Amino acid sequence: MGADGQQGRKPRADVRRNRAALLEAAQRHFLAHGVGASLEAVAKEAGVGPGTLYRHFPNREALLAAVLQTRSEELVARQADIARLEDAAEALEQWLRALEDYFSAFSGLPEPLMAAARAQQPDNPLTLPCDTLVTTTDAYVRAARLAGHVRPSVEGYDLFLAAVSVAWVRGTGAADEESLARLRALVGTGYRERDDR
Amino acid sequence: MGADGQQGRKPRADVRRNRAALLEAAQRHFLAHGVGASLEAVAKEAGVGPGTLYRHFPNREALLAAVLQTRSEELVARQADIARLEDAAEALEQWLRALEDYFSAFSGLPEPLMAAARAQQPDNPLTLPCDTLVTTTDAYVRAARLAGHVRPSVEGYDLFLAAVSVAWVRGTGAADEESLARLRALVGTGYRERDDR
DNA sequence: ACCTGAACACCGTTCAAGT
DNA sequence: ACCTGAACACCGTTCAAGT
Repeated sequence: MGADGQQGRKPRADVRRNRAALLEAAQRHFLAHGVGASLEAVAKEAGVGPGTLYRHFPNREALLAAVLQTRSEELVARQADIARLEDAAEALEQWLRALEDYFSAFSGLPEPLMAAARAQQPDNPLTLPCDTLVTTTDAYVRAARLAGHVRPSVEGYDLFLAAVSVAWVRGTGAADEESLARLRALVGTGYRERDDR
Repeated sequence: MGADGQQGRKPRADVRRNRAALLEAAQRHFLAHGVGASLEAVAKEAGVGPGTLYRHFPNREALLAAVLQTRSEELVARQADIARLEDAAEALEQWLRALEDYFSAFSGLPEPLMAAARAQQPDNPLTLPCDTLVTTTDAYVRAARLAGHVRPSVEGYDLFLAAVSVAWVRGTGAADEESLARLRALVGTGYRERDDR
């Protein structure tokens, strides 16, 4: 408790500049070298000392979460389109693909996200976005199941895990595009209810 | 070419001792801390200098491949049992589970194995065991498909990838046993031919 | 022929000193 | 209040010196 700077208005101009420069540099490095990129290099490229980076983002997860914020906004936008679809089965399929793309933003991203999904660690800044994705997935699965397109034994979390898995395989580079397509088809066959009755 | 020590008979006693101590220490550390365990610590526990470790195993993959040799022998033994099964569908299912267990031997093992599967890098010591596993998987898939138990669109490599994926999820700790069972069931539904005609 | 361990490079993280 | 950058710790990897 007490008035720490958390809600202080009008942050100093250099603070905002540093934060923005750090985020931009981090995104570039994560894109180029994966989520394990050197934080020292990020700080250097942002033109600040390593101490400044740690002052803004106490650990790698915090920096990663902040960088992912941008991607999350893209995902939300895509989600708005998906939510407008009439066919619940089609909506679920597109959502799973959107999830996979989100997880594929940076190489090595699935690992820290799964670590955040593992346990309710309130200190882990990736937990909140992760939980949101699981909840949204669950909603699409319920809707599609109500419409009779998803097997009763399949839960939302299962398909969340499946999407992360495909993203992980994609990130390893061990599967070409056709192989990935067949993997997605395998998952699709696994969760979809057969249409014939 | 030339007579390098590769095929030299009767290695010195201390060389054999060192190698054995390194393998044992490495296995312990890989079990405790995953495949990213500190090689310095491995050398220390084996009672040798870091230089000796590098002399025996030029890189982490080489050490990992040597440690996996033991596990591979377990897998081959298990494979002998599986090969004796009459039901090709049952054999495939058991083989996929054996694969998953193999990949789950150490935390973080799926990554380097997928890196080895990615490209034909003759220098990567994990390529050979990896290729063997893919080939064996393919054989089981072909047999099961001939017996009409696997969808025509499913290839052996797809199920190899699926098994690694499940092992990866298992390794992250983000899925409890029930969740993993449902994931395996999802894959099973995905590749198995429907029995009704 | 093999081993040793000092040495180098690189990085994450902290913190006393500055402004 | 924030930033700086030196400093510490840890690790992978190499290599000159030993036996």
